[in-house]
Amino acid sequence: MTEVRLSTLPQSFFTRDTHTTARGLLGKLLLRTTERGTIAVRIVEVEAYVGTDDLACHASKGRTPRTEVMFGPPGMAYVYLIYGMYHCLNVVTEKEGFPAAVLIRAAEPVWGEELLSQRAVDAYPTRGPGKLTKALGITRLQNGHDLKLKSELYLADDGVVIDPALVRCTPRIGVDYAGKCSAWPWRYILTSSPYVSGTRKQTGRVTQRRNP
DNA sequence: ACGCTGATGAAG
DNA sequence: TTCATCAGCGTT
Repeated sequence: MTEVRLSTLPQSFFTRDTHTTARGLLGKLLLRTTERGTIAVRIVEVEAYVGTDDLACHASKGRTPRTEVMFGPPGMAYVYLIYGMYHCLNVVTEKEGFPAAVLIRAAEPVWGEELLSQRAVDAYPTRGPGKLTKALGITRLQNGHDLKLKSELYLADDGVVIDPALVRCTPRIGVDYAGKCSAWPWRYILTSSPYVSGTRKQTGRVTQRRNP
């Protein structure tokens, strides 16, 4: 068992332009500790949501109780309930007062895979934003949590370097309602990962490609 | 293509 | 206080 050295991510990582931070999060680790142990997953798919002009961004409605943390300091978790059933985990970015965040859509298990919820019934329990949070036990209880500090939920760098040639951008998923913003290529994926959502390499079938 | 499900924000 | 809507997912 080789020793792995983890570094937390500094505030300066998150204050940058949201797209830079989004790309930077690809390959980083998300660590989740519960009473059962610690799980580490490597981020392979993210989306940027930026400011009030981005009609797909919740902050386009202005400052509301839900979006409050997006207006706060960067590096915090913005977690909300979607479709009455699933939670989505976002990382707040940019300067305090400017609402923006990166949605974590998918990740690859690295350690503690046996602790993932749904592991027994789903070959890819961390593929898709709703499944990822369910697998890691993330709910609104973690809304506003500081992801920069070692804790029950935080981000870290284990030194793995991502080849920029493996990063691809596409339009964001599920934001057709956002008019012209829906076509903006603000989704970033690691093409090398089978955990990226929207593909079904396992069955070899693609019934409908949302991002041709 | 559709139903599940409840928080959310806008309308009244 | 209602109402339409929704950054997903599994099944059809």
